[in-house]
Amino acid sequence: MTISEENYIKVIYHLSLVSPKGVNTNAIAGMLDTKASSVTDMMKKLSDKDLVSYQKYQGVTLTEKGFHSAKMIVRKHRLWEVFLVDKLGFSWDEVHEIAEELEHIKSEQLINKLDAFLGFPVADPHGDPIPDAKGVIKKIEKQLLSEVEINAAFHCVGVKDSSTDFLKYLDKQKIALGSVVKVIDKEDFDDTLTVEIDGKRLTISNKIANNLYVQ
Amino acid sequence: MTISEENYIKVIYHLSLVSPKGVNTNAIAGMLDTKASSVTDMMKKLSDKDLVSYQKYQGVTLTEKGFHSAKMIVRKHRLWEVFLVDKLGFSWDEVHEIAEELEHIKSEQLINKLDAFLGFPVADPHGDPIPDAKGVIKKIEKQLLSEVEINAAFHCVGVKDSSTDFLKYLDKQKIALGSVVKVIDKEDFDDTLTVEIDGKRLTISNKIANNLYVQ
DNA sequence: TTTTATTTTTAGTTTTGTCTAAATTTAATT
DNA sequence: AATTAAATTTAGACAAAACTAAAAATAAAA
Repeated sequence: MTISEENYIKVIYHLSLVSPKGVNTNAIAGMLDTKASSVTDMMKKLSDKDLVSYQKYQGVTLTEKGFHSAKMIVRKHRLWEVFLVDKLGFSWDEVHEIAEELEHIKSEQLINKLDAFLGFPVADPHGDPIPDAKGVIKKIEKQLLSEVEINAAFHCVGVKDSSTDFLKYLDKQKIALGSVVKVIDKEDFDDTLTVEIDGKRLTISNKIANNLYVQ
Repeated sequence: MTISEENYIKVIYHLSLVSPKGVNTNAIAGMLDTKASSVTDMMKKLSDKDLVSYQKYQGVTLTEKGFHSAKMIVRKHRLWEVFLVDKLGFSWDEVHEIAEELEHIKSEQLINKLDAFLGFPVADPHGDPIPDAKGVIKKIEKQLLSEVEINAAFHCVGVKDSSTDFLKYLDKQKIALGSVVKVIDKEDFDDTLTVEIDGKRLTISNKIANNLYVQ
């Protein structure tokens, strides 16, 4: 598989999670910052390689083979993210771009040794699950902070929105994976929360609480 | 720079160390397993980018800019090799191929953080020097084992030939970087050496001794 | 149910990096 | 110095992955 093919497979995988019945051409083009016509071309190629099943005008789905490939790419991406944050000291808003490159390094032995070196992590720095060597994804039980009961203690396990702005906000407020969070009070009018994070009081908007996963 | 361009620059760098007056087309083609005509095409492009200076039929040399780029690629290659051996537990004959891919990952911040994580190593697992962030290469004082005096203790710091066969031989004999070596006796007829390596007696041919650097 | 709008596909180009085969230049030999 | 051999370059072509513009199919609206 070429890097380009891998990128298409990965994007189809992510879009499939939202629309499992078939991913449309334009959505893929949007994610890859390319044109719909280019997507059509590539779908023919991936279809010939039995990585996607594709019928004109009907959208694409991953085949069993394509699905497995996708999970291996996601596995690599997320393991490298863990490496970058845990071992090299990057902050979580900096790692995505670099991992986009590292995920295309070919050696299976490399990725399995990296996995062991990192202690077989089950989630990346954003809290997203890491498929194991066989492609099995351990489901992570998590709730949005906006939905948990008051006065119960949780710890932060991930983010829904991983945009740079949001991650930077979290950094600024010293909220990280593992931080202990307790909702002290909820404002009825606009759902603003008063929370205690690692012992510190903080007021956060519903929009923030709606993008933070806790467990 | 594309991956292909980087590979050309790297090869020209290595060949320049042997023939500093100008590297010829065929030699480059040989190293990259491509055709001379492809090399000519690429030389035009690299010349336009001011990475090499090139005159038809006269061979190429790296410009200042190309030389610096080459050292940065070599730096990345060798740092990744250290990572693979020291942190992931690969043996030194397995790392070259993987490092060939990793050396093309773009982020400068990544490579500097990796450097720090590894403790600013000055040599890779084969004993070859690692350029620092500015491109400065610390010269490693070393002699071939075939040329050292008898009964003096050295330690193994590198290999001249890093072919798989040779590296596997060293692995088998448990000779690694850092091993303590003392020449006990030298046979006048064929220069076969009797050596003591980490306390163990061993007989090695002149060909072996001629490919092993000590300090 | 037509008509209009949107989405998707086809057809024809472009760029990058490669190739083959022929032409040219440089080097080696007689 | 002329001829042969080797190395190098040009010319033209190709595959991959993208593009533009036009055509076709599907979805939405009147």
